[in-house]
Amino acid sequence: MKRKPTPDQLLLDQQLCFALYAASRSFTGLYRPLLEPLGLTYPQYLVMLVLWEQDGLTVRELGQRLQLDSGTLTPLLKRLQTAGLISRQRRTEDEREVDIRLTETGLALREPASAIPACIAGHLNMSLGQMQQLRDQLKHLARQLQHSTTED
Amino acid sequence: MKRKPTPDQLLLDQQLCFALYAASRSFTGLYRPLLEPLGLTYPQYLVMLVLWEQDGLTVRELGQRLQLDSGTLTPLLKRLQTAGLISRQRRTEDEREVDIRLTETGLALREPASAIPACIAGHLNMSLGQMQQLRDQLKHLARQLQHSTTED
DNA sequence: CAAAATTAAATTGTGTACAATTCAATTTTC
DNA sequence: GAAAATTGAATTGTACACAATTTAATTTTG
Repeated sequence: MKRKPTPDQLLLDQQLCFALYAASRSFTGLYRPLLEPLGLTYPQYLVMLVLWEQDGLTVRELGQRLQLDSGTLTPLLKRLQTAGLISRQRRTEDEREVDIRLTETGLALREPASAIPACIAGHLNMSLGQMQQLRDQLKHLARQLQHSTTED
Repeated sequence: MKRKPTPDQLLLDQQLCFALYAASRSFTGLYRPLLEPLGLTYPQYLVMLVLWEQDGLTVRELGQRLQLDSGTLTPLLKRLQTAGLISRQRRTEDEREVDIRLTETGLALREPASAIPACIAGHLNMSLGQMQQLRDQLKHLARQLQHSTTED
């Protein structure tokens, strides 16, 4: 008595989502040794990228940018505060909102961080054009998924 | 006194890794409501995919297939065992290894799960060819990253 | 063949993710 | 303008990830 074989659609190697999931984790693994000297994890680095770009956002605004909720951000931001990289301050205009600002130390970290992207690119056997094309495909996919997930 | 603007390479929207990270999380979010009726999380579903394909693997073999270590798998597998979907048994040939096998319930779950891939595909505004192409690009990228990360 | 090295899981500890709830501060509505 | 609804963070609880350590079992080596 033979078991039915797995239908093709259920084979692991067929799964787009697993390819994404595995690639994403491998990629953050490549960042890990580069971020470790800066004392940052990858999600913390993402928060710093946003703040280096635009300082003084609320937790909500950071969350919109990174697609993360307060359950993830609040403890992460507390760690960045403990590390002396940011300050957290209730806004006087609206006391519900918490203003996240870079400290001098946090701002200064942008300098050593600026070497990271080139270092990463050097490890990918891809042209800049290929990277951009793949990135834009993924951004498009993520937008599709946002809609699909939010709606029904 | 104006601050230096962020160099392009540090802009969030330029980051390939963030595009990957965001797309991956959005994608598992699309699976969540489909897996919930089966009582599975996305990583648990991946373990089940592997076992439906080839039953009776060790924790190490599962880990190789999914790129996850025992620190992640051991508790996850315990939960699958508690749910009655798998059994965990030390191998007699080598008592260090733990054999993971589907229960009847676990095997039977493949039936309702088989509807999921088509349902997911329906939510992506992409042709099958586009999905395959993107998936293969990501697999290629992950291989590159594996090498980069393992070596130096 | 016994000590040393290696291997496979499990454990420990830290840091995300995310659903669900709570709490306080604002808005809306009657 | 006070009760009701909404909003923004924080909190709680569950489940990954992953580095580092531990433990037990097997291999390797002198």
